[in-house]
Amino acid sequence: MKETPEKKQLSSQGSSRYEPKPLEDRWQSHWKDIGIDRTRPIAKEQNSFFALSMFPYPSGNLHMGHVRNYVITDVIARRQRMLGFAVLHPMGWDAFGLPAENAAIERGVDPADWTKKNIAQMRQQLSRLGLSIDWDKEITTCDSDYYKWTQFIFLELYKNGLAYQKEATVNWDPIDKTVLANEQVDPDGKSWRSGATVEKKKLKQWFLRITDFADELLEGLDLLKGWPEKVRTMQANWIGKSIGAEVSFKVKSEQDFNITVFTTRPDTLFGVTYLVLSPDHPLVDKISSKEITRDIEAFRNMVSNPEKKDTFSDDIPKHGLNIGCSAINPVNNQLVPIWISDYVLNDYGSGAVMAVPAHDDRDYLFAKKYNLPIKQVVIQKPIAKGGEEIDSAYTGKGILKDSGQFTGMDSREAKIRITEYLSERKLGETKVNYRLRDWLISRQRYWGCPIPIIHCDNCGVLPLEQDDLPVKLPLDVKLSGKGTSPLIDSPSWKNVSCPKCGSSNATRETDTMDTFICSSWYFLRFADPNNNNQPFNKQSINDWLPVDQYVGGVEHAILHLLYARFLTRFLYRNGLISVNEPFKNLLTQGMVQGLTYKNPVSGKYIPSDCILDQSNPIDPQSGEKLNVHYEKMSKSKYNGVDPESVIKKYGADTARMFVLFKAPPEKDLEWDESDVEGQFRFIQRLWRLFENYINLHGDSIICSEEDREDSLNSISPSRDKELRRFVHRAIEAINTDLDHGLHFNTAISELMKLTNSINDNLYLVSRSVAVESISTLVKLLAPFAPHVAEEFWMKIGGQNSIHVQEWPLVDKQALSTDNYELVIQIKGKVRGSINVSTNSSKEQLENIVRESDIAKKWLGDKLPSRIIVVPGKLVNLVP
RNA sequence: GGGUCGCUAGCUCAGCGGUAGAGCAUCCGGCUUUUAACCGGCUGGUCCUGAGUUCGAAUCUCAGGCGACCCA
Repeated sequence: MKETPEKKQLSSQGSSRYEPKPLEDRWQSHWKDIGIDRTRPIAKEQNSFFALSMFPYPSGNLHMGHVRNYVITDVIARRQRMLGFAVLHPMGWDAFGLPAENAAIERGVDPADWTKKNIAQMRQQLSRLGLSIDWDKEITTCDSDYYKWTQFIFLELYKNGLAYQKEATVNWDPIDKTVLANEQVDPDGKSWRSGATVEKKKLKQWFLRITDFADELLEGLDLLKGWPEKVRTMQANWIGKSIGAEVSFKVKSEQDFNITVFTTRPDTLFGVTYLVLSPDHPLVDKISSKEITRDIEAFRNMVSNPEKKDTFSDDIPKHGLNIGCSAINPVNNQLVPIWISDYVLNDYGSGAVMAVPAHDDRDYLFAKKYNLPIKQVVIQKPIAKGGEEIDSAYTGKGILKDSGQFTGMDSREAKIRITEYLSERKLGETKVNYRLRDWLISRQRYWGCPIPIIHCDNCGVLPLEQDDLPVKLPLDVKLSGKGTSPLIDSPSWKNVSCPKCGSSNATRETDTMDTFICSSWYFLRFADPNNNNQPFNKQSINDWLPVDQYVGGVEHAILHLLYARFLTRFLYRNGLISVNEPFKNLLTQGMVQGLTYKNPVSGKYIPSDCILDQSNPIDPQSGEKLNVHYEKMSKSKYNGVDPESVIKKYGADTARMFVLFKAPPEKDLEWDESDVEGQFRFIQRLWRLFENYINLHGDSIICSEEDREDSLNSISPSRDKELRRFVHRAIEAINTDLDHGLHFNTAISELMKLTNSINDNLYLVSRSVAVESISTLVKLLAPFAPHVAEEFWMKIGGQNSIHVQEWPLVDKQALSTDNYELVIQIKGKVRGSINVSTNSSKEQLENIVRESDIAKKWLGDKLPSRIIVVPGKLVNLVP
């Protein structure tokens, strides 16, 4: 570190007012000059720490959610540096994606220019927060320097048989005009991005075989102790492993057809009263009776057309159609009718289910709707009569009835026995099934990473060689927003000669990749971002990975985090890296919410500056009383707060302190201007404390021998001791807050308490204790409010930057006390307290209390029958 | 319907067997370059309800209520 610059130049010319703007500008430019935020090489014996925020999409506007996210990792990074770790704290841009393309379509701008401009703007906005980010390691996913390696990883996947093409019914977003992965469609069938109702379409698409890793990804969750339980649960549910049986039903027809179903409940096989196929099941056209072919067509149209579908009830039960043929139940040879319905998905399991309406909720509702028989085969203990109508499915375990030779068995055993029975007769077998589907990565869009594949009429599908990477996006493309990939309309780019046979009838793949691929490995690139020969070198990965603390929104709990784990595990399996989990500790931060005023009648949001009386908010137009709520900040709700305006008014330090203090990081944060002012006032209180300190002790924190002597002969040794105890208790408390659960809010509360007690004692303690207290306070403050901390440090005469100082150590000695207030309880009720020596034994404490006036008053002449002595706390006398 | 988490001062949250705490807000006083800032001080709590365990429960157990999220 270079030396501190001239004090004269940096000091605020003796002004005693706290003015954040000039102070923050001054330090930010100084830090930039001396390069304080650059990543230091890892020294021998030094531990490394990788602090990472989920990188943003460069929308061009920094919002409060970003601020919260990056401030959290910044505090962590700064403190880890002070603790002596080599810290990597980088920033990058998730820069491919639809908004750039939409801007291009709407306004005719170039997506690359648009993106670059936004990045510059956001980088500028970010810099105002005083984040200790190493900008030398910045990465941008739409740079060919980066996406070259995204393509490299795709080719590695392809070589290993994990990237493949398949004709598939896909989720089609009619607004964004692109294909979505299953994970990008919410349970109501809406697009996660546009909110449009998703349609079904058939297209040839690229997939990644994430299902190959299903078990690994599931089992790996158990080792992620540093992740929130709820995220692990969500991922486990998403993977959805279930163990059951595959059962084969013979179709009753002249030809030999079998319908295979997957079930987790083979014990209910005797209760099957019909089979359901997905409308697209390949057998449907072969086995259905000819008379209803047109009905089937109509049915398919209905269920694939969302607009018509909406006119029906959207709830379960869904729609069904009897296709006029039957199948034979392999355990009892009963004939059951075959239906088709959209509650069965073609690509889950085998696209067919056996329906047991007595023991499955959806089957039950479907059977009720279409008047299908319901047959009970499992009953709860004790054995009830049964046979009567039931008013809901019993989905629990129990005892089998009416199940041939298995009657009387309990469900758990019956599952095994019935599966055995089936596999002996080659009619079924044990099967593990997953809800997780392969990852559909094809997008018919321009602004994404090109898939490095050539299709040749003679040679088929050909992967490019590494030397031919990157496949850059063409620049001469007209963006129209219609359904096909814009790259199809770029003949000069699309038409190539075949690298194998030289034929001119070869074309590039015109689909681009889902942007989630770009963000599934960026954390690895941060370890070695400027490498031109490899995506990263293995040593750098060993140095920095896994990410020690990852911070981001919970909305990425499934998609991004699962994909990132998948690619990391693939690269590990493939020997390219030697870590198999990317994120050691994960913090999912809560939303930043703003106050909304909503008219309950019209459902419209009213901007807060239209509210005349805050205590009685009414609609200025209709006069209706408004509902007041906190909701996620958004333009349409008029409840956003712009970080820039907050920084302008209060400064970055106040903004940082506020977002950290107002709520624990994993909880939602309600924006409240008066609390922001509270933080601003706290910094002003600190400001005055330091002025007072300097008036008293001057601008040096060097303590002479005399000062120490002075301390020993202090006029008020008990004050010295008390303040030191406060100081070291605060260090201990802040360490606990930050090391166990990242409780920045309580850590700041401790800083406030410490500030108060230093303030109370400043005039009463000796110089050496004042110096120790004040310099400890600056160090503890530094990660939270880096600008004022630096200013204070300079003012009191600290050497170098506060941000290269060592984090304070707790002096256990200072924590001890000579005396304390021992609580006296009589029969468990607190009746008073008494000052005792810390060294008193249990016996002594008991005697002191028994002799005390308090005990005599409440006990009278009764003798205590029981005495509980807790040294350091209390004595409880029970008569 | 199932699971997870939460319910503590007006608000946001600590405390997680041993005298209920912090910040903000409110209120009162002081001060001053009085649409306000600052300083000092005081308030303010059936710890959601009920039962149990315990010498002692906000804290542990059970049941219920309310709310949030996830899954179906």
